[in-house]
Amino acid sequence: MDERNLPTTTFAILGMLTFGEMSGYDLSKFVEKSIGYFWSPAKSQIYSELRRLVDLGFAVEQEVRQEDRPDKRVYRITGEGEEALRAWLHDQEVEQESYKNPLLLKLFFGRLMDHDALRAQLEGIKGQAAGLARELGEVERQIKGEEEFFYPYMTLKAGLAHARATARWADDVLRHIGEREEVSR
Amino acid sequence: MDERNLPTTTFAILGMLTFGEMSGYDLSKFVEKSIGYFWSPAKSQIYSELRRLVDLGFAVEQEVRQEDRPDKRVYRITGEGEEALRAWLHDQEVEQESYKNPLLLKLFFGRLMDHDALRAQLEGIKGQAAGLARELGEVERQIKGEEEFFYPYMTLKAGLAHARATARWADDVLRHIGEREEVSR
DNA sequence: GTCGACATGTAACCAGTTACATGATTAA
DNA sequence: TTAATCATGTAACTGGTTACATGTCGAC
Repeated sequence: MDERNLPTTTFAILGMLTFGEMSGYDLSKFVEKSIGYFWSPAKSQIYSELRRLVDLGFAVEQEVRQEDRPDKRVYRITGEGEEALRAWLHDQEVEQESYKNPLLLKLFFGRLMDHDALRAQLEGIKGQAAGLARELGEVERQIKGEEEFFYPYMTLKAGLAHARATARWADDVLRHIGEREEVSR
Repeated sequence: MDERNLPTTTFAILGMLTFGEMSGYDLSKFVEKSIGYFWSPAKSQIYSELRRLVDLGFAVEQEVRQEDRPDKRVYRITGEGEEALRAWLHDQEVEQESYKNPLLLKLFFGRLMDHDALRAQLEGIKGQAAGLARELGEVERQIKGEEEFFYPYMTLKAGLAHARATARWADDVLRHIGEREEVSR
């Protein structure tokens, strides 16, 4: 693997390490409450990426003995690693975003579905989106205005905007379907 | 591969075939102007999925000789195929959606970026989102109110909602960044 | 003693992408 | 003759997921 052509997840891990030394376990937790909304590597992938970072000289590993908990290995980003990260951040050729939504796919074929099943799926989407919006709203209250979290907050805003848009949209669709049923009745 | 555990793309192709007989090439075009926003298989995958559908008995293949164009193979969904599709549509256990946005990832680490580079990336997002919103808006004018396109229209609305939300969000972030610069100046 | 949090990995798999390959027909 | 559209695939690869495996420590 060419140093200039690494998967995005490599840089995601590297970037998280700029917030401080972390173990694979720490990173896994960190992902959930930070970049998880738009980038969520599997646990096993985090561990293998960490090995890669060490191989590349982008991070150093250190074993930490603990008495109250199992031992762990923490990783610290190196100068070389930071350089690589900055180069990636400034590269204009970004991997393009990907969005896959099997529920929209089902809705597209909605004419083949029972209205009840369809409505249930839409209620599901709506509930999930509303739940996510609530969660993110809570995080927002914690980090809004904190200068050190300015950029993370900007990405949180994206998540909130999408979650709210999704919830509103699902409502809209449910209303449209309801109106159609009235007409055909 | 178990019949009850096929990849979503298999059903995506199957679903498109409910709109009429199509060749791999037709499907490829169809995807672009329909489900492409939330499900976009590669061309090569479409062809291999078609083979799978035939193997499973979910579609039948027919060679069509053409004089003005290269010959082609068109595919028609079978009764068995429609049954499998309906079963999938009504299954409550949906594969969950996936969203990957490397640009949000970069923004999360924005404190390591030059403001100009960051602004350029955000302008890029904004431009793309606005462009998509315009495109989808045009399609909307064509299918809005057409009863046969009701469900596709509902999914289009989702695309529009997200594209608009993204454009607004990008503007918001650019404004926030601008304000911060004023303060620190 | 058992549950939950902490902690680190391996192995197998495959969906999906990218690059490559080929060729017909039409229109500019 | 060049480009665009139509048309169908193969081969190689890999990023990422899922399931499995193993264990420590503290609290209840």
